[in-house]
Amino acid sequence: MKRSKAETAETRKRIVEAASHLFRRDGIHATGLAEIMTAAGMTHGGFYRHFPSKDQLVAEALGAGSQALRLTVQTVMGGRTGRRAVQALLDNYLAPKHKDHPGDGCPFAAMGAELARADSNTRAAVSGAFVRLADSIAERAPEKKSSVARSDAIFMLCAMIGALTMARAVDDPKLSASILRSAKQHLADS
Amino acid sequence: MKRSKAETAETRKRIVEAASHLFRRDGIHATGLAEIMTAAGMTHGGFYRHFPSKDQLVAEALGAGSQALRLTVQTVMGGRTGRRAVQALLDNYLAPKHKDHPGDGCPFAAMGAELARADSNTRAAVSGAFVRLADSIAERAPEKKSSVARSDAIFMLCAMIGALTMARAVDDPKLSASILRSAKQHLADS
DNA sequence: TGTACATCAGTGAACGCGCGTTCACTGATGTAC
DNA sequence: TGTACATCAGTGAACGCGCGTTCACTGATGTAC
Repeated sequence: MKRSKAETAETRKRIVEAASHLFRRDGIHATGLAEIMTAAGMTHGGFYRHFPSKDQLVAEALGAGSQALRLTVQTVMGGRTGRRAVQALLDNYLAPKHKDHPGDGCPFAAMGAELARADSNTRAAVSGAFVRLADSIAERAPEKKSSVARSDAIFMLCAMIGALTMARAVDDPKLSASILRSAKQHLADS
Repeated sequence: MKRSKAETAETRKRIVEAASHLFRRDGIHATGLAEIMTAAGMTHGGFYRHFPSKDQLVAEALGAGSQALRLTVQTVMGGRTGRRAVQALLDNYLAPKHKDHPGDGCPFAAMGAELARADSNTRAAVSGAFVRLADSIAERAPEKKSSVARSDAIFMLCAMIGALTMARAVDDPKLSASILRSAKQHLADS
């Protein structure tokens, strides 16, 4: 039966958040709409009352996940600037906890190459989210020229994403830990 | 009908190479066995004469792709050592040509997060291939202590993989180019 | 070296299954008067 | 403010399709003698 506007909005949000979690945990292609709808507490038939296609949900789920990441990054850096802000970010992002819980972490590291094959809507969301994330890191380095700060932030993000991706991909725990350690050491001097 | 041993071995190799290309270009999950077998010039029914499962093919395709990458890296660095070797590698790996042809390039950047969700067989192949690749870079820095050279190589690889992944994921060509440029600049001083 | 036959690479059809998407239906919401 | 009714969120079954895997069959290869 019909639901109130408030209920409808809450349902929609629940679907996006369930999708955001499952896409990051299991991959976009490997996650079906039925599984997402079950996780959101519904049957799968109702999906198309909220979204025109799975692709649209992918774009919104990416948006939700990357916004959550940006808020986490802001919180983690707190009021710090310079090296202290960078160190706080590295300790949080390159942590075993993050490595072991892709579903709640960075969407770029979790969906990686799948985003490059997504539709234009999703890839536009990736561009926007990535730039915003880089800028929110760059503004913690007020002593740098802004173009340099942004370039440094972009590089640091790419290196962190690559390191987390590879730390998850290898099956040797010692190698995985040394990947994270190596990235932390090299990026700490930025 | 039955084929000679030489023909059988060639067929098997053709399947692995077709899979290696398609998995990198379109993703593991998104590539079906029928498409791979067609690319190898056969019907899909014959697949199980060569492999016990798709998972086994994934592991071998990853092995083939990463071995090809290592050979390319060796060739590109040529007889150089130190900064010159690094610069040659960066120019080759972080090039627009590599960015635009994932099917012929680095399997870590192309399959990224999918490898983290692959079976233990494939993830073991990832570990081995990643270490061998890092070592073949590390040995070009004879002036460094070997543990430092390996840590530096691991970091450089992760940063390159992350940069290439993000350069492919964003849809803004200028942003994509600036990601590659930023990674090149930062890694050149290693 | 020649022959008889078991092996097995490849074909093409079929299997059950889960995918994204559609649709008839239900009944509470929200609007028009 | 009260009532009549159009709207539409959610259900559950169904759609065509492609997936990984299996299998009966064909006939050249390679082995045993």
